[in-house]
Amino acid sequence: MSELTAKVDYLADLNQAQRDAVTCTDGPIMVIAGPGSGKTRVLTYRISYLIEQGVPPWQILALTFTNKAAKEMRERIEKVVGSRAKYIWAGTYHSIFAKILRIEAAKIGYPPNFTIYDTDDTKSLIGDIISELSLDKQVYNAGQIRARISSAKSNLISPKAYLQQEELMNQDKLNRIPYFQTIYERYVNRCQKAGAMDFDDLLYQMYIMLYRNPENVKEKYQSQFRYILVDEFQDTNYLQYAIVKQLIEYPGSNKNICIVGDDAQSIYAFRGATIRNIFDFESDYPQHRKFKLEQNYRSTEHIVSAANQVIQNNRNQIEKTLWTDESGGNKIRIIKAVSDQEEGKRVADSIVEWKNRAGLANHQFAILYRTNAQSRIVEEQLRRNNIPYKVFGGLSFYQRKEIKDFIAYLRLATNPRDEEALKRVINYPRRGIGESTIQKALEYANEHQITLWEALHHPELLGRSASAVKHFLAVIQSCMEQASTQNAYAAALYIGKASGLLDALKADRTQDGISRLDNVNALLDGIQEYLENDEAVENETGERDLSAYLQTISLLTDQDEEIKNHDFVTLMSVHAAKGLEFHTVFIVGMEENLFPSYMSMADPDQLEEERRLFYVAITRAKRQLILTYATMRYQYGKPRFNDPSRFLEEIDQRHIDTAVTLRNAGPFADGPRILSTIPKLGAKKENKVEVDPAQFKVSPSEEIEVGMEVLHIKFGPGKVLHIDGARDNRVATIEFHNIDDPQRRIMLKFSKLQIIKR
DNA sequence: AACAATATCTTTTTT
DNA sequence: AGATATTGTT
Repeated sequence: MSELTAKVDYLADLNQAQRDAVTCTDGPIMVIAGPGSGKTRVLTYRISYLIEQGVPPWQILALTFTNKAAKEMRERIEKVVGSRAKYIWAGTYHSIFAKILRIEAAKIGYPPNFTIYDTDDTKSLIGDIISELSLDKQVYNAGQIRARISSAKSNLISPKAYLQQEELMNQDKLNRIPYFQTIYERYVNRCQKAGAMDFDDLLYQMYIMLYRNPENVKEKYQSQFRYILVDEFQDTNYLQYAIVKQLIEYPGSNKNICIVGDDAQSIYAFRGATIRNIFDFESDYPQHRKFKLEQNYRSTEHIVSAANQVIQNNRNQIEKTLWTDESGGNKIRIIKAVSDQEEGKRVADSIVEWKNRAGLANHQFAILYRTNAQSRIVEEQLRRNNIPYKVFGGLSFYQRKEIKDFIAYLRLATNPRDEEALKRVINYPRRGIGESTIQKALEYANEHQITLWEALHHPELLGRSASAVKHFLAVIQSCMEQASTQNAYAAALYIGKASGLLDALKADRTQDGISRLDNVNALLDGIQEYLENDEAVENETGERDLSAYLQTISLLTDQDEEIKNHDFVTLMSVHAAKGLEFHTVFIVGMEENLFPSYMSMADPDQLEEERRLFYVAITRAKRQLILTYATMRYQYGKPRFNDPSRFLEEIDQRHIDTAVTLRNAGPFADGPRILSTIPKLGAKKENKVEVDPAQFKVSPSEEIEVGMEVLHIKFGPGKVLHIDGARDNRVATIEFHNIDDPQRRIMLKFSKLQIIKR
């Protein structure tokens, strides 16, 4: 097939608006793309088109929100233009800028292998600074201080500039945190000294570098990136847009920038994203051309209309209406449950039902929730029904303690100035280096303006633990040598052994200990895979060493996870679901104070963001949408009663399957409650067993012993596995033969059991 | 210094 | 409920 026919082919694939957005290559362009309107298709075809028009791929910069989005885009472009696609610069803001900053590190006084501090590192460092300043840490909450520093950086306010902003300084006084600026300044210093950047620095330092423009580095990148595309523009913050502007604005520039976004899907205002960027773009580039993609190819009419109705309740929005020509389809179902547990059960039952009746596969279902904490209960119920599932988000692999410990060693071996990594592992595994020693060394380091690592080399201040410290330093020293001479895997393996970390894990034979060791081994496997992956990032000299490996993982997202086995039900937060689609979507926890979140209820703007979030959730569904809520749910370990979400009322009844809703006792009606609207198929074990009360004779609880066969009035026959506690507090673990989750713990004092066989 | 017991906080969402 | 921080005990 000639290049020409290929081109004709894919352009024919597009509707008019999409085609215009693809072929209008020069000058500033804005594409407003509703959910399911073929946005990704436009982006990939546009880049393919540019390359076919003769633009060298390395002159194209495509900024996306996740690495996965970038990777998928690249793969789809590759199908059109072949291997040239490898050379386009596509990635997240953070990863692209990290890459550039490493190349240019020398120009801004950072080592090329600088460490990237994650949120935990940042918080722990701020916590240290707060106690060094002897401030009350109830008042100076490390998490809140972190957020405030982050927002200062995102608005390009340096510690020095902050000092001059009277309004901010006054705010701090009013909020009783007058020393905020001092903390901020110290924090920036310490990061610099540790050779570390936090997430915001990757943007902030990039901006500052372009602004100060050492050795004309700005012109270098301006002339390289002739075509810039920004995906999810509604979720960019002030700083991100400011950087893009620096890259695009210079005398004689064509301003070939294409932004793609949807104000209705802006869901990251809480971390500084602002839809004002969209309006600013319009006034910054008055000559821009605007295309609206309003035809939805994803969902049926009921779903699209419901989404439109919901979003109409927001005042701030760009006028547009999503439409579809997929008429009809299933109506939306609303399920009411008495408790969070029952809610999960109903979801699981529905999935079983539809798998049997409609032949759907696991991967066609998604269960979405507002907060990650909600996954636990749903998981329980899915497990009970043997439905395979996968939870995305929450505690990711890289946030597990054992993984962070290991990675801290790896970080230390490539950058011993990394204070957070050093503190994390200096006494893990235990080597008798305690709190007081670290404290002394930290004080010394701050006093003499040196790093913690250097301070530890002064044996006179160490006292009792001097020899332990000396040994530790020697171990790290040898790790550093390995890291600079060996490949990533060999170095990591050496470090795991030399540090004693692997031995410590192996020694722990508990169930948790074994799984921790498995995780660390999985990490080692991951490093091996990294060596074999030909698309992997390499360091400046083209090697796959530890420092290059650490670069690749520090900016991974949960959503970047490779999916191998495909057939499972997806569980994730609504935020994480952005950009995805599923045949059937459950949105659980549709309750006031949860969705919308109680944190947003007081502020109309935040409430609108919650509504946009709901809009995103609805539009993930292709064919079927089920909304569920519970009258009672456990929050903070306490039962809470919430009303059904106000968002439910915003959907017109004609899109709602009232047959289900009525049988369900309805979201707003009172009436007899029917626990299951969906009849159970086949013989399914219930958690109740028929026992004839007339035949039942209670045995005295003190006679019950391990190994006996007993009968329970509700759970039926079972075997006593073991008994803890004594006398009145005896608790038996009994395996019942005829119920769903057979192992139960029963307080013998209260239970009624009949001994069948002693 | 190490470990166990107790108190406190968290949950909004994430690069 | 569960994780983490703090305090107390050996």
